[in-house]
Amino acid sequence: MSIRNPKLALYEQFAIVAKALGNPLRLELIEHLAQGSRSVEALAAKLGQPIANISQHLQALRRAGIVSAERDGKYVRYSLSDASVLSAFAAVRGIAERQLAEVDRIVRDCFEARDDIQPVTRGELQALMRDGLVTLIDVRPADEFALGHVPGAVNVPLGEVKAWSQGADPGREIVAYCRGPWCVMSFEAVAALRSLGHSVRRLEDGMPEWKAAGLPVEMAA
Amino acid sequence: MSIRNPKLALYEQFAIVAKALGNPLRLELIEHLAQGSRSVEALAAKLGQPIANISQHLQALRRAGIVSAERDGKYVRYSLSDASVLSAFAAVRGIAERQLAEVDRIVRDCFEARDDIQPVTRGELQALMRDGLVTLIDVRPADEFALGHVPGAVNVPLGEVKAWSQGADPGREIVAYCRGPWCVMSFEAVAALRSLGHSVRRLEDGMPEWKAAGLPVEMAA
DNA sequence: CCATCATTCAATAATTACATTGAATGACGA
DNA sequence: TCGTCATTCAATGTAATTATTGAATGATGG
Repeated sequence: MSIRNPKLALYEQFAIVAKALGNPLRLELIEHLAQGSRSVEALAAKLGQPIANISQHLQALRRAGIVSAERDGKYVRYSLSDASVLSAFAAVRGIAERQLAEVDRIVRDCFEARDDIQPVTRGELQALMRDGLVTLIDVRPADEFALGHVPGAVNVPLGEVKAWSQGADPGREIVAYCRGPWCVMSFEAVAALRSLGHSVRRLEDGMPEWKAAGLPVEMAA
Repeated sequence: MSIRNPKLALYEQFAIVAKALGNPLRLELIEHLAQGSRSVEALAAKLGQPIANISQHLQALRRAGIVSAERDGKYVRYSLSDASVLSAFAAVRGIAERQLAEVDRIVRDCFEARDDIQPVTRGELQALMRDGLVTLIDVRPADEFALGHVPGAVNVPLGEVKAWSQGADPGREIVAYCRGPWCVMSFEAVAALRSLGHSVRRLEDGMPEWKAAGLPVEMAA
């Protein structure tokens, strides 16, 4: 069978990919899959959604070539299937951040109030870590930490931040990171620690971006 | 008014941007706007669509922060409003090319048959042009050529390729380019010239990518 | 070969996207 | 101020998307 309008046919395919990115729940799935591969059940639990709904969205992502599935025991593990997924996400995020007034408003209302201090870049963090000047904490849940984290980071899940900080030296600077640039967890950790008198900054973005930049990743023992 | 779930609220905004990219007609509009700013009427003519339809799609793109509009005399000129639009497009295209079997099929059926020769990269082309080894032709319509083209390129719109080739030295290699990597025009020009005994190759992609790479652009006098 | 259970499918209803038509807007030039 | 004309809006019908429910599937492990 030959194709009448090859250009339109190609653009329809490209549109399938973009359309699959065009849903907030699917974007959140992508963020979680960027931390590592996961079962349907695990993703449903993380997002607080019914399993059937998550399964349906995962299949939409799979039809678009964004994720791939493989069986692992009783579970089906989904993972991102293409390195460009994160760059597509980043480009879309950048457009929204720069062009949409609503994003500005949300950021001002919910994020900037909590942390108006300039975040640490990846390069800065590497220098600080090399010189042993800061304590780096990974505030994600333990299972995500186990799938890969920044070398030298300590896993302090959000719920344990307060308890952990009691044994921490208040004179030593802390850097916190989590899943990505708009993951609320590191904002909340920074707010909590700062109210306890610690000097804290956020890493500019999270684990997936660190990995995507080709920087070393440490796995759990 | 404060926001209950800031992360979801942000992801809804990101989804608006991605959703706006999720339509073949809008992707084609983006390709044309990547050549330069255009009126609604001009875009409707290029795509062969009713004006009201194009206006509607342009407003969807504008709501998503992808294009911006400004009045110019009687016309409203639309243009891309963010540099990341092309990188988002490129990332989506890359995912589709690598992951979707249907794209493979279309390319094999419609493009590879016409040109199975490795395309010229931008770097190669610059070297060839510097040494004066090739004739570079821009096969886009004259109005698009006027809005910006590769320095040294000759404008030979697709319909005039055959006539133009009669005066061309068959011993000299030709490189052709057009709007972008999947614009059919350069494929057709290559096929036409090759059947006439010329040695022709395509540039790997088109004008927008050339400009996005920061390479010099020449405007019509 | 069977029981289990993670995952998928199917059916529903509500919402949103799309192309098309014709009318309304509103800025420009006279 | 008024006519012109590019653009936008509004209304329509059709199609696609979404969340939800419950049933079906099918691979695994015994």
